Amino acid sequence: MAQAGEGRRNGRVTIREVAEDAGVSVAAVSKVLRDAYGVSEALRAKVRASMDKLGYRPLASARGMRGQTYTLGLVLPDLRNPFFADIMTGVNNALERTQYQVMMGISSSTAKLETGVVDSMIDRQMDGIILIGSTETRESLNSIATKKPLVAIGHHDPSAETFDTVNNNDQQGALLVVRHLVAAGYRDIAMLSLQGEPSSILSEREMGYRRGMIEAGLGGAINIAHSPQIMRDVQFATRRLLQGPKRPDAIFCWTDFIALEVISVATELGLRVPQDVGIVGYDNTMYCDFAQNSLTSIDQSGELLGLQATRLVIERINGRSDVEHFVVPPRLVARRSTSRKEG
Amino acid sequence: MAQAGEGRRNGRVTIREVAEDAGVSVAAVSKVLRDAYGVSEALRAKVRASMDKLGYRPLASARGMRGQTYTLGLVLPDLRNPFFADIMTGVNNALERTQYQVMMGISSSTAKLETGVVDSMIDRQMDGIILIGSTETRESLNSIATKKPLVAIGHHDPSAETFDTVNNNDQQGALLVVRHLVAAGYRDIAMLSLQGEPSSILSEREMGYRRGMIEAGLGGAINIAHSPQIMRDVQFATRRLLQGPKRPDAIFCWTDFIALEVISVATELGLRVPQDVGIVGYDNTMYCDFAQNSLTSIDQSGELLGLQATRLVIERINGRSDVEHFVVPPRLVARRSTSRKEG
DNA sequence: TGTTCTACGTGTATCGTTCTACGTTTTTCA
DNA sequence: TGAAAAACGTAGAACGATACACGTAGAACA
Repeated sequence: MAQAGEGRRNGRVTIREVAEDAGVSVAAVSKVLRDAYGVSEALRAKVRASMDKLGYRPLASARGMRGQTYTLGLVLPDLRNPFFADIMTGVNNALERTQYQVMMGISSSTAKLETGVVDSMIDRQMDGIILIGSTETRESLNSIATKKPLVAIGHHDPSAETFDTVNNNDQQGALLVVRHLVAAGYRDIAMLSLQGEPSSILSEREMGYRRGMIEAGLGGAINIAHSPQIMRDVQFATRRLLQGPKRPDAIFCWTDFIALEVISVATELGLRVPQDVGIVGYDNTMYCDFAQNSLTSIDQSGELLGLQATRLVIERINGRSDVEHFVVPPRLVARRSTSRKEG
Repeated sequence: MAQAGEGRRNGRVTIREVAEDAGVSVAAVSKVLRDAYGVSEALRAKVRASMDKLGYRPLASARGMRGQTYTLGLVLPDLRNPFFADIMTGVNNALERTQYQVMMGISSSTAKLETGVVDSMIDRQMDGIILIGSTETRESLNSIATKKPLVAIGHHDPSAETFDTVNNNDQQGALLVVRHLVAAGYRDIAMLSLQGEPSSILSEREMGYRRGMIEAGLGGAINIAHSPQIMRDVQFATRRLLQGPKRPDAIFCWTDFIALEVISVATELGLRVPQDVGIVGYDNTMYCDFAQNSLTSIDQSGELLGLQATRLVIERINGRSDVEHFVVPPRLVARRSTSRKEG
């Protein structure tokens, strides 16, 4: 085992060869590479020319031994949710003109895997880490933050001191949903939330839902069902809701693709979607727009979240140590799945 | 710029400290780490105990300097397509009991970005690279393969010598689609393919479509439209097809979410989906199952593809040099979007 | 004319691991 | 019993880049 392929490393140009070709010292080349102080424009040009000529590319492992690797780690909980693609677009935009590259890992929503992925990113000397939808405890996040600059997207902890957070206001988002549903004439509004690791964005959304219901004088109808992200379980939970003794006339789902599954189950049960039951999702992913779904949802500007998180983590790498908590306001996008008028 | 955060690297336990704690040489610890030849069970146990006690974790950068990093690079063209989640599941399963970790990068279907991501993975000393849906030229792939063990998923090149491929039989998949549609009574079957970088899986699917049409005596009705992956363009192309002089009665789309968009446009144009126009996708992603979509699609066992690709790349890392081309048969999953009977 | 700055470059120790080369002990076998 | 072979363990040189400590030349100042 573990034998590197023969001669695979061959042909790699080193900083030493560049230095020789350019007729300067190794240190000078390194300085050019890092835009460090102490190189004249002439020398820089000479070195650049040699690098281009020889096709030199710095080896991240070697850089990592003493300095940075110019790599950012991005941890996603799940590859199925297209919302993360929006975040990724923002991250890529933010990285456009920098030396940094992103590497992604998936934590699959399992706490054990999440720490595994994060540890693995620390081992691989990522200069900074962006965690999406983390379910880690505060101590755990603090511990990560002592090792690497850390920014959490989709994790509410406004009193966190050691890492930044980037969020939409989930509580307000849920509130908007309830207000919208009430305005559309729905009363028995249930919420379908995620079962599993406790997540702060979900508890915020649940809180917003409760507040909205109470605000509308529907405190007695509060009904939160929980289901894991597995389709079979979602179907089961949905049937339970829709076939139970007191059928809700609207269901607010914690994310879009769960809502799509709920629409599916409702349809199969012979319920018409806006009329018999209204459905709302969260994240406003591209699937909401399809005519067959036409799903009302909350837009939380994933691209902006990704952009901001990237900005923050790079700022931290460059030395910022005071905390920043960025919050974007959510926006409700109404579609047919909650419009009783024209259905 | 570029100053590592102060004291961040602190607290990292090195192999030297483990050796000291266990009372053995540094090299002995390294051998334990790599399961290398020449350590007794007693010594191994002693070292393992010290590693656990001190919380030692090997630093990938340092390993990469001389040996492997135990990291695999996975390049995806796009985060929006949930099909890749299936592949990823297979990859993760294959990696379960190994030392390897995966890092993902996105190439966003832009050739320039793709080489960028791959180069960046080579710079970061990935031990092997899995490329999904690559649009690189053969020379380009050969060049990558000289540097790192390489496996391509979703790229047909049965005569490639330097890298392995893992595919479903796309031509047969498309053939199955046409046969299914013909059997269901459709005749004017159009295909909606992807515009942009030439991709071998798409040309295979187009070929299969052509063959199927000719086989059914419908060679005169062959009609392949092309559109980029941007929703606006897909809508435009679809309208063109459905509002043109000779409206097709079925559309075969190169991937599921394009098919969903086509269903959406057709619905908005007042066409009923299985009756007026039949729609078929490819990949059999979870969205196909939703009642509101109920999309007929081709299952290409993404999980199996991921599993095999991972197996192959690890074999290559361990020294295999003869080529292997793995092909899985596609399977058609019929749903309502092509069933004219019960519409 | 000397002294002090500053800008520009260089030499080299160093990061944490792997791996080669080489001893020493234990086992095997004639 | 002795010699060869196998097993075990160690020392120390790499790997490629960074960054510290240090020279040197020219400019600025008195």
